[in-house]
Amino acid sequence: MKKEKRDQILEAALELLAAQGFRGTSTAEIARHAGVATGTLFHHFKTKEELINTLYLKIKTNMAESLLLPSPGVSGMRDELHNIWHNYVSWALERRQEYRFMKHCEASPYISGVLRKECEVKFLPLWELFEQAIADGVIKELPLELLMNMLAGTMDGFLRYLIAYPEAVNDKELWEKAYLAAWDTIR
Amino acid sequence: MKKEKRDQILEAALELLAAQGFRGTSTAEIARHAGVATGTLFHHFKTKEELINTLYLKIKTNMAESLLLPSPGVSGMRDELHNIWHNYVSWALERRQEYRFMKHCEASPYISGVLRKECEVKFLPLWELFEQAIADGVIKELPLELLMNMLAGTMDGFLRYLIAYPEAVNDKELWEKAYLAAWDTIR
DNA sequence: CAGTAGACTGACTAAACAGTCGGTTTTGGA
DNA sequence: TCCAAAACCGACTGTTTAGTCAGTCTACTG
Repeated sequence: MKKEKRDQILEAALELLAAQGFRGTSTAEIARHAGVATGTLFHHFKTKEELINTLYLKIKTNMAESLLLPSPGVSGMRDELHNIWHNYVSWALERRQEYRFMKHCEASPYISGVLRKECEVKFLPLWELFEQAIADGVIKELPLELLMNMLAGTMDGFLRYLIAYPEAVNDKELWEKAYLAAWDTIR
Repeated sequence: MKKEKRDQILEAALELLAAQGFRGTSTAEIARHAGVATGTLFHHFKTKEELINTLYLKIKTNMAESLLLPSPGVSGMRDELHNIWHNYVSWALERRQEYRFMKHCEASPYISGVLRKECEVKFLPLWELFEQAIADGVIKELPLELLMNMLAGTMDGFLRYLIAYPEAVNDKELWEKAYLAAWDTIR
């Protein structure tokens, strides 16, 4: 019963902000949805921006952890990247609210540049993996960030498709084919 | 001097909405920026939504035209897709405000579902081209929409990179390599 | 039990918002 | 030159917003 209200606020905020966007959701609505007075919301978070940034940090951290979760029996660059691809797509499908929320964050002035920079660190192992892959000649010799952006683009494209055609979510053969297409992009 | 004010409003609206988002830009600010009274804005556009939808239609139409612009000496599926890829990236770079505006539209409730559907027609030739390409075995045998989404993802990834590293915009060799990577995704 | 620090409350405020309206100016045809 | 219609104006309205504050409740300490 200690930090219950604070968590309720974060939960309600995620739900509403993911669905309606940042500017489309009022603090009053979040408080009401959390079963809490507006004063309580502003007791735990000085401003709406602080609330959103708190969520951003929490979700980004969770995403990085899920993304880099090792899988037993994975060896070699190709498997490693397959694992990461699988982890990301699974994470986005299991946590759609979080995925939607992060999409809202991408271009939002609510997320401070400082926080964005701070979060980059969490993906350092990913960067190192890519650097190694280029050095080994396993993937194309293109700027690291370009490869990352294009790969992220294919993943988001696949996710957009899965969300539009939910019956495809369990089609493991399609997953494999989509991964191979993404792999072709960078290898 | 006929429709000057209306155009000024559309111009100012594009500039501000692209930069600040839909909810972050007030009608009063748009009117002020256009050098026009708020009453004038609402004389030309019944609501803020109508203004945004008018812009959406205008820009989407222009984008489709640019995208499908034929290039002399283009023959074969590979060249055709190369041309489209080049057209899209060039369009987005030359019309960054329009590109940003369209990104805001993607998940916005301001754009009516009806209008979205109406605009799909403009991209019919693109769909037919892809269908033909699959039938000819030139590109992977995957659902059309999946291929489109993944290809669009690589393009947006490339654009994100170019916007982050503007010095790369004129590196034609990089453009070619990026295109080949995108082509590898679907072929 | 008394004292107190932090959690919690909701009515309130000042600013910002989309949209209105009564009136003025501009335009173009007769 | 006159007239009607359309363009234009900006002060105004009712609503919604993030954030405040004076005070109440709760849980723990000595």
